Amino acid sequence: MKKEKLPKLIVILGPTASGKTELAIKLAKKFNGEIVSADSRQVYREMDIGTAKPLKQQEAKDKKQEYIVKGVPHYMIDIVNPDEEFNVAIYKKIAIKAIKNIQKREKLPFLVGGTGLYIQAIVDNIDFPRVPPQKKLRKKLEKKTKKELFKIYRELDPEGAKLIDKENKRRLIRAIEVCKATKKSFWQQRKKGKPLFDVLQIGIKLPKTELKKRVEKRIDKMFKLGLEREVKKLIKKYGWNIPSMQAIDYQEWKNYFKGKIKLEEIKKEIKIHTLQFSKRQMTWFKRNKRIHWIKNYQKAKKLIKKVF
RNA sequence: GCCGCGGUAGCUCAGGUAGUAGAGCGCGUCUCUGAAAAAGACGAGGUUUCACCAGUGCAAGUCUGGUCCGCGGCA
Repeated sequence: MKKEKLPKLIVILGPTASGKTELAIKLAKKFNGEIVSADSRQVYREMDIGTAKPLKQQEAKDKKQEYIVKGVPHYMIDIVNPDEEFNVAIYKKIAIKAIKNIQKREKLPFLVGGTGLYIQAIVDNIDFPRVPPQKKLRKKLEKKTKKELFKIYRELDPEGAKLIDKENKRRLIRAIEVCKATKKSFWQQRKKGKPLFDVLQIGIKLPKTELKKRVEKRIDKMFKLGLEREVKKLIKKYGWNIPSMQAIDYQEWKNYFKGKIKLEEIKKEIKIHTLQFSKRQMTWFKRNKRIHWIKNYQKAKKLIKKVF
């Protein structure tokens, strides 16, 4: 059995505020690597404080627009405007290009982030049905009830209808969208491609109490750095009706600017949302049995040396 | 000191005419294929228990009396 050798890729993942960025930079320096971010929010320009972007070395006034942190180049950060459409499929396409580019230059790519779906899209080479979101259709379907949507979907894809989450409108709508555009079953089009890379997945695991401390510290810092100012600027420019503003650290301010709640309550709310989010992330990661869970840099270093 | 209101799930509170305690939030578990920091599902919590004590009822968060605590007003 002759299988061709795939180029190597190291994934660093973990819940929010677990210290991925710091760890990844250290490892990248050690192994002559470059970083590809796997974060669904850091792709947006102008959203810096709330998404906890790593601090750039210098303002990108030069034409190359490189995002360099402590000497390590980062990709997939600041690549679209907050009001531009962005999603997994777009992410996958650009990120793979970035990874291949790093490999071409004989450097080791590190895929670093907490967006499980984005990471999986790369690692498992998920083959998304080539059906871009159709706004008009979605708007029309959104007006219907869950029951009505389910009926429509069952007509189009009886097999998938048995398995889909009937209560989730968003999923039903996408399933219908794909069926209508392709004239085929949505469920049967959910495919993984052949792996593109030889992947080592490393996860950072922290005790719950410590993660909580880190989350709280990070949020306090965001407030000090001027999160309020950043949010104000964004809503003035774009308003609330863009997907990127649904992110934690941003969505919570809606009531504040309406004068409904106090600053301290926003902070409390953000902390709760962030902690809840980190748990959802762990739920996602937990079922991925290929992740090697580690506690610190030394362990990660050893692991990389051993496996590659 | 007097008057009024309140003391029910971790928190905020619902609980006509008494009949074996509910909601929202939080918490826990999970799902996830072009919005994923999104969208959704399920579940555990009230020391035999509704601040405490006594009483009337077959039966009392639910009625009566008292005690203790909190809040507001008068003094």
